Amino acid sequence: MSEKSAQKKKYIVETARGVFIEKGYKDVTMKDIVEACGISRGGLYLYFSGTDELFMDVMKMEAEEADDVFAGKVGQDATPSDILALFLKEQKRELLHNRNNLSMAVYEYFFQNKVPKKENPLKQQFDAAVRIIEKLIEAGVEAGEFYCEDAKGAARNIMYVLEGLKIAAQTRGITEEMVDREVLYIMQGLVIDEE
Amino acid sequence: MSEKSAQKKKYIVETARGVFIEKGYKDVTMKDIVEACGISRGGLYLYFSGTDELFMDVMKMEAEEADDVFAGKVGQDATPSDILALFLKEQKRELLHNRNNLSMAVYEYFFQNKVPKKENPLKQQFDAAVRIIEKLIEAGVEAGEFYCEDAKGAARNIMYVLEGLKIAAQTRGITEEMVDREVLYIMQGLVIDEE
Amino acid sequence: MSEKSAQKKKYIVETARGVFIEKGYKDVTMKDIVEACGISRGGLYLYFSGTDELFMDVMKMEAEEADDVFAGKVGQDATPSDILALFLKEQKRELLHNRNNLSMAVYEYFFQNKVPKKENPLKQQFDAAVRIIEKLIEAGVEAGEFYCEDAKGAARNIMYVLEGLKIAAQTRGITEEMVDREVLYIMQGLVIDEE
Amino acid sequence: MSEKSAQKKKYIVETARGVFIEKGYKDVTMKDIVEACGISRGGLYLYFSGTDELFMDVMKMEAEEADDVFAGKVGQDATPSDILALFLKEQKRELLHNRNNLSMAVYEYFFQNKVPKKENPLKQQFDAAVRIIEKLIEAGVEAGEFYCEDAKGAARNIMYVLEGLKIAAQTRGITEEMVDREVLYIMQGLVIDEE
DNA sequence: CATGAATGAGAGTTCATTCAT
DNA sequence: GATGAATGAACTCTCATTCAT
Repeated sequence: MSEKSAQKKKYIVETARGVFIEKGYKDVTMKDIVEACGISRGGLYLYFSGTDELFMDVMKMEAEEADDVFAGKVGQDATPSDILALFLKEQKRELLHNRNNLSMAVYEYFFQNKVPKKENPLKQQFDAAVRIIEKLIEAGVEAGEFYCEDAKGAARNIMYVLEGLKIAAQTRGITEEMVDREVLYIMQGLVIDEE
Repeated sequence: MSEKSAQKKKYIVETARGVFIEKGYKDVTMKDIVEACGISRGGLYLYFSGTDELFMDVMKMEAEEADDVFAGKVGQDATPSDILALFLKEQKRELLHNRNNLSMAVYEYFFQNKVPKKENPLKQQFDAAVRIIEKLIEAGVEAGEFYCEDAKGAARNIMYVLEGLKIAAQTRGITEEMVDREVLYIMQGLVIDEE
Repeated sequence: MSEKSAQKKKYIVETARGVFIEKGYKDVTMKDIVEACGISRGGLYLYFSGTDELFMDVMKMEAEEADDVFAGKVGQDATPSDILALFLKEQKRELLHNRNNLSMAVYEYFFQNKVPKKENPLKQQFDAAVRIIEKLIEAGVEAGEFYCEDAKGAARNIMYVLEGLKIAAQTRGITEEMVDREVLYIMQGLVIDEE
Repeated sequence: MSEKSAQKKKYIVETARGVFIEKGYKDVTMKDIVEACGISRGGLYLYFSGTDELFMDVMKMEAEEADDVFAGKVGQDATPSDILALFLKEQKRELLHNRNNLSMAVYEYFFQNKVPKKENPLKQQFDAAVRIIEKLIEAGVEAGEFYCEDAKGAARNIMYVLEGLKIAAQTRGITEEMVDREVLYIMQGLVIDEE
């Protein structure tokens, strides 16, 4: 029955994801999950001891899927600047699609649950992304596509701007042109000195 | 008695501020406020109909104080780059002092309460800061301190990075050197082409 | 100041009357009265210790005005059947004008506050009305307008029907023709045997 | 478990009935019910969302039982006048047993909750009773027991008098002889012309 | 006399969590 | 494993009533 159990657990996590996207983290109750899943109150407790545990599993699932997406991109043979542009385009898409977005809940969760820095998945994801962008920029510089003296700094700058845009999207709302403007500014910073 | 009332209201707002800083927005109950203030349940309702109304007043107070701080800086006769450096230093101070910081609660509040863009104080503050920084950069360029072709873009970039850092501070924790690194990167972007 | 006091008390009673008409008896709070009167919380308690005391004064006022109305009618020189018809017309008017009617509150009050029979004003009013109608019928019989062997019984029957109609008006709503039908039935009972 | 649920629900409704009889409608709180039933606060909310919903169920139960009583009477082979007398006797019994009587609460409920005429159960019950009495009178006339030119009018008159007596019972108290007197008057109206 | 701020009791309602079946 | 009834704690909000000014 371990097979069946695993399936049910996955079903709960997937359904819960939708609930967290809709209501954030703190406002979600076990009752919400129970109702969304159509299972019994007691049944849910067999798998998760509370919304925090459940949410951690949701984030785990989210992270795995994110990796898949990255993996998909890597396969192509494209220039570094193409890949960076693709990455930014993907980010833009996410920024503009609040409705399918877990970030509000994630922020709420990490506001509340202070996690030791080393294990903090948010930090790990951020650092991983910085490293990838850094590599892309370095490759771009080598390929003569970019000019940049501090690839690591530029990568971090990009990621902080994206994070700033994310929070802006969640708290004030952003438009497509607001994102485009920032992306353009970033790209110009990488090519500006070429002229 | 209006005098006394106003004083009490102010006392409540100030006390509540501490509670919001400690617990964020959503977790704060009227009971928390009542206990922190040492007043009666009903007494609080004489002044505020709920945590939302109270929180809005806390934010209002916060905004006024922020204005005062800005006002303090303006008085000095310093070069644009000095003022910008001062501004960034102030931002750094805030970033590193989570404990005295309302931003977590503010974000939670605006996650929940979607405010029409035009009236959104978060947006207004952001835009105002961008405009000030833009002016500083332009002044710096004229004074020969900075080199920058897109003052507005640079100003926005600075603000988004600061916002990214803010969220990083709240969700993962940041160190002084992490802030310094980003500030340095930004300042280099403004002077780098001088050489 | 006794003069001023009396005036203020009267003002409160009159204003409260409107509140009781609108909300019944049990739902009215001291706060409602205070707000309707535009006076201070404490001020109201100087005159009335609670809604029950206040409501009793409202009923007292109502009774006095009712007497005045009766007094007005008595002055005319009209046949007994005219006076009875007039009385029934007045009752009909009241039945159809819920909005200006205290009866709902009165019933609620006497549901709750069991008053010794002898002192019960509701009983006193009912009995008084029965006596008047009885006299009218007797006079009508003597004048050859009515035929009736049991004037007292007929009078009571009329009053109980009116009370039944009153409760119907408050709980289900009645139409003009429903009242007319019952009045007609009553009047036919008094003249039917003439033929 | 649906079986057990239904039983518990029934138990609550029956227990609540007693509370409503004792305290009327408006004064009954969910807490009162909880204490009377000996169940938990939250437990009650599993079955009823508030006193209004609960009271509607109490009334429904009451109506079903009333139907049963009627059904019991129909079985006998008795003359129309016997049945009418039996009906009036039953009414008299109810009028004199305030303590076991829900009418006070029912009136309070319908004072507050204005129900569309067509669906108003009070009206439906009243009209149904009128129709039954009308049929009885007509049957009595055919059987030569009664004399009555307007059976419908007489039936309505009876019901309004009974309603008047009911309200008198609740607000002033009535004695057995007061009821007898009215019943006698009514019966005389039906046979008086025989002589 | 009059005011209105302040208190505290109490009602309504919702959920996390448990446990017998 | 799974169910869902049951519990009780916690929170929101409203008022009657008092009392210093």
